[in-house]
Amino acid sequence: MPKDVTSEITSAEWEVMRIVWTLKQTDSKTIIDVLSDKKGWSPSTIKTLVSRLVKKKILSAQKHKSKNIYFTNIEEKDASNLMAINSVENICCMRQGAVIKYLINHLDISKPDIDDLIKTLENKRTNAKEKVNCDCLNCDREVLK
Amino acid sequence: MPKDVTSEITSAEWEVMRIVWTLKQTDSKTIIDVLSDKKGWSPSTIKTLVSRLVKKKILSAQKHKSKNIYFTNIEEKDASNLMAINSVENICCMRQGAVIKYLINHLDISKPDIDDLIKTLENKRTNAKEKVNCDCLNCDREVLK
DNA sequence: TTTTTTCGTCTACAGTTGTAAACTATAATC
DNA sequence: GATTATAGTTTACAACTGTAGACGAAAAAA
Repeated sequence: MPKDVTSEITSAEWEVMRIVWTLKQTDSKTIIDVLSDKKGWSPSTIKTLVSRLVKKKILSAQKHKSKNIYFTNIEEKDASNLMAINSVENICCMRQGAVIKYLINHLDISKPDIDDLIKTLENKRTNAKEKVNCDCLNCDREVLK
Repeated sequence: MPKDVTSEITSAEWEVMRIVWTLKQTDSKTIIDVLSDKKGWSPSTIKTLVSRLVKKKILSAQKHKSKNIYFTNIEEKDASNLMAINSVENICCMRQGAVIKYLINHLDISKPDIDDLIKTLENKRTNAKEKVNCDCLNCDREVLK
């Protein structure tokens, strides 16, 4: 897992990333076409987003006779995982199980994926504690006199 | 589930919220003590965070002879769930199963919670599709000629 | 080759966030 | 009552974000 560059990807920039991830590599025209259509953003806005991603080294640009081809330096899989875990890290450890349950209940998951998740859980179960040691500030009542 | 106010809670503010959630209600001295210790933030910084949360109506302040008692207007459970789902929403639907798997593997979950998750999944399995219909931009190759 | 289109770069600007000092009003202590 | 401590309010300020116009160079079209 690479260093966490996801926290530098803003929510608008994420939209650009998804296009580049899908296409592996692309030019700005394509990105602008897709996003101005889907998001209603102006070409200028999209150009800014792309160039910020390049500046942050999340995208790379290769010049082909004055036009750029963009490709990504971070895998979608890695970015997605890090993104998710970052957001959950703020949450009190003792709630995290419940949060995952909420996600399961509210996201569309395919049957093969469900089977895989069950297997993963059964596996994890073997060494799981009865109660998680929560060292979150939230649970560390000591501090709070 | 209340309207999504979590997107207005910044990551620094979240720390304040966790304290108020734990204590149900508290005064600024307590918040300042805990966070200046745990986070090394200056009292001023913490006061700013608290007052921004009040301005955003995420916390309420009740004056008791010139001092405030703060309490929260949104439940931790709701905030946590929304927080998590928001962050996952950016991710291509077809990846979401994998992301949950990643979370399961990387978070500490208690045995009872694991059992509960397995049960939840088995339940969800009944009506699960073989393949999720992904209408994410990412998967909607049509658009991308 | 002149004109037009395209695309990358630069500049802009308001709102948010992290970070915190300064000021003020009130409460507690001497 | 005067002094000191405490806590709420105001102001500050740079970096980051969303949003986008303007400018300039190169490519394509006329």
